[in-house]
Amino acid sequence: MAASKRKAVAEEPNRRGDIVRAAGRLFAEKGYAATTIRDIAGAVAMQSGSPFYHFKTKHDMLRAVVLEGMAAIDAAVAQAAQTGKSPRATFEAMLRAHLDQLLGEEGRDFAATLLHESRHLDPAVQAEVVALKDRYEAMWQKALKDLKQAGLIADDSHVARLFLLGALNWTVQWYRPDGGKSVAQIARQLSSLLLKPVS
Amino acid sequence: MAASKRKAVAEEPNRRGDIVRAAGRLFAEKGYAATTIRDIAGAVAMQSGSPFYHFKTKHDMLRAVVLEGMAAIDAAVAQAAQTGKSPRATFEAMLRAHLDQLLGEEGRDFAATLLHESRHLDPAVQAEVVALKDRYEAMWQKALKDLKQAGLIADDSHVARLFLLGALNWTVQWYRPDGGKSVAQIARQLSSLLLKPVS
DNA sequence: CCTACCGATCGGTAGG
DNA sequence: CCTACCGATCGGTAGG
Repeated sequence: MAASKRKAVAEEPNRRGDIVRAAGRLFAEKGYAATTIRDIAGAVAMQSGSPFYHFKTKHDMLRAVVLEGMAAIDAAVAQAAQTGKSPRATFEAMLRAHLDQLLGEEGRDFAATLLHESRHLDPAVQAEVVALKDRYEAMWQKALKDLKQAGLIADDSHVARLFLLGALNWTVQWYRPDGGKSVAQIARQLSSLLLKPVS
Repeated sequence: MAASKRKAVAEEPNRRGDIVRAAGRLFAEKGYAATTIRDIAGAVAMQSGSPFYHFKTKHDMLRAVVLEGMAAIDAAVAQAAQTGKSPRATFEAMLRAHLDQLLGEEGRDFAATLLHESRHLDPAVQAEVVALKDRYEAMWQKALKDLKQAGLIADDSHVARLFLLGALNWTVQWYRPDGGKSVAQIARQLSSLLLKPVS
């Protein structure tokens, strides 16, 4: 029953989840290779051998963080894509959803690790991530196609998609929440940079 | 005299330069933290203690690679910015120059290390890099201003500049020389994505 | 999940 | 630039 999985959520300690979150924060901050098991253990007040009760290897922690990041972004943008609004409004909602995951408090460490540390994954896991990413990017390709059919954009090619995702993903390098701009404002600005004016 | 510095260029071995190039390639491939001194030494056929005859620390090798990357990109784009052509042609030349450094054989390892491993630099060196980057990005800001004055673009804000550089820098993640597209083609495509049609 | 530990590897150095 | 080496640290494990 679900009862054993979700009791009083606040009480039930989830040490595995704690480790994944701590690992995500440290991987995002210092990089996978420069983060030690002792860093992660210390962040969740464990001894250095204890994380291995929850994960077989350090690599498995990276895998968990990256897959969590990919799943969260995919879910957020997929939902935004289904709102059934106009192509322009849908596109803006997708931009907001993607940026919320990259820049918001819940998702940013997972996203940053996904974007910057995936090369340290084993080839097999990397293939797993690539497959998810292909599915994800296909959503954006479709959004571009819809925008073109609506006459809002001139170029819906693959390269256009890659430029768009580059502009989005690079925000991780410069966006600061205290910089006076909200994520929604950033999304709107990119939208109006790419789409024809509302006329 | 310069004679002692530049004799018969081909003969004169430059072991320090060899180390910087090898370090750049390895840092770009595996990341700074995951690259060992023994990797670098092996790549230039030295014993593991010998690189320290040329560099005091591993960190100093990273510094050399990153500053070389920054200097090369800055020089290439500065030259493209000074050709005295139309705003559109100048902008395209700058795009090409930036992408040539990121994706071409000579510069890509330095550039990739600059873009992805700078966080491992000491704060003092990081400040040095940031200062150079600010100067560099100011060139792009000016290019956007010129494009706006020429009526070729609607938004020449700071955020627009960051989106542009994001689209450019992200090419490192997906561009493959054997993919059938030249760097010049990529540059032109980004240009026509951002600027008003030639009319 | 802790205690106690291991073998391997790391950046760096002394002396030549 | 090599030889020979050092202390520190790393990921991971056995046994409880």
